[in-house]
Amino acid sequence: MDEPSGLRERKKQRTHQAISDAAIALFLDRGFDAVSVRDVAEAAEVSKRTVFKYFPTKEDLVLHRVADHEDESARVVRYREPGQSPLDALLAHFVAGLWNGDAITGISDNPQVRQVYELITGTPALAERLLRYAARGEAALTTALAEVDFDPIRPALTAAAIIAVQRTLSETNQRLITSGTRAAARLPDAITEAERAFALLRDGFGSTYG
Amino acid sequence: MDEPSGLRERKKQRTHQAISDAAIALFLDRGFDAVSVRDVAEAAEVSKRTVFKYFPTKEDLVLHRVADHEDESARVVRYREPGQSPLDALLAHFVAGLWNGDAITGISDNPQVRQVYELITGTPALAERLLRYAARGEAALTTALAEVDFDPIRPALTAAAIIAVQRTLSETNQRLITSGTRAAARLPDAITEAERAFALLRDGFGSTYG
DNA sequence: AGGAGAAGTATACCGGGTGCACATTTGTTA
DNA sequence: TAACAAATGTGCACCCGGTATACTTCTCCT
Repeated sequence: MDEPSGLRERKKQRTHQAISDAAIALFLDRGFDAVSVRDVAEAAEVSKRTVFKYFPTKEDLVLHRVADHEDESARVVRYREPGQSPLDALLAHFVAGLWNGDAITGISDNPQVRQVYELITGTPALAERLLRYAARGEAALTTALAEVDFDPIRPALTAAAIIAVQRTLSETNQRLITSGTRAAARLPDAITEAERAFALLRDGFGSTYG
Repeated sequence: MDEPSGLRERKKQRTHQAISDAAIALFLDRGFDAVSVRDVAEAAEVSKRTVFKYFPTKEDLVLHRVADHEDESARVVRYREPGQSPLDALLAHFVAGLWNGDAITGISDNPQVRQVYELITGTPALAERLLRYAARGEAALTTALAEVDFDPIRPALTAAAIIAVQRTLSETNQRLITSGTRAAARLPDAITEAERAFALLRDGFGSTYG
């Protein structure tokens, strides 16, 4: 579905890419707040107006890729193997993400990915926006869970807890990677922690705190 | 600790209050985005520069009160009755909040409180900022839990799940109140749901989703 | 070849937020 | 009581993110 390309489409995609690349490069070099949209426009050889035609806000220059994954958890639940439970499907998907170094698991060694992640978590405006996207993902997961559980509130409670736990796992991984741990060295513990976290969701936090 | 008042302090507090009151009144009347800081300054008979001396951002004109409660969950855990578990203490505190119509439980009938709540949830910029404050509250709760559980990650996971569940309960209450349900009529169900939610935290989501 | 419509530009504007220099007020000390 | 230092408030100019408008340039289609 991404190949109806006439010249116009190709140019658009190239401009989109050029603006995004210029922006990321500048942000990584000088920091998000120290770069103005005017700087990005000049670096991409485009007018400021055009930048805002491709990206609705300055934050989206960084977050537009991440935003695509916002309903990933919902899809994992909806299209899980028959007979597999939602929690098992989500755990399996998260562990697979760890093996692949997916950005959302916070464990990628890839310098580009790692730097962007640090840029986001180190910039309040970006971190805030990311939470908004996460909220949309949570709503989508709530909907997916509500398809198999007609309780009026349990799907929402469960989705909130799941998203929160996934975020915490990701933050923990990212903190360690940022402070120097290699992804390969982190992987075994990360998997163990993910399994423990989902076990807590399944069996409750009561054994320690209840 | 709030009474070292010379004239200077008293004037400051009065100005602070005047700006805040003028801002809330204007926001409730016309909407957050339709009121400029200049409008607030004029209504409070102060210069725009002074508004920003008292409130770092426009959003803080609304959120400064809410922000005070950011570490409430942490305090509840830290100063709970001897022998009481963290989850029980938090549930008891939440239920007490429901009875009192505390704003954070989302169940207040008080028009002022309700309108401000709706203003926040209905304004993306405000809702986003609120999430930032919630993140700080979550960090505080993590610290409090880590004082009784030396596991490297369980406190963070638990805190995240608890905050997420509380937020969901609050949102559910607020949605119903906004759509016309009276607080008194909502109270019994709200209490039941809170108890069920904390039971899920204690015993796990596995019985339905695991 | 030529026209409809998309993409891009220049310019001016608005509102949030800051830096700076100056005026006013308050607390203190002589 | 006079006078000075510090705190507080003001006015102004400025930067930046974001939008509206009117205009030019390009691509596509017939």
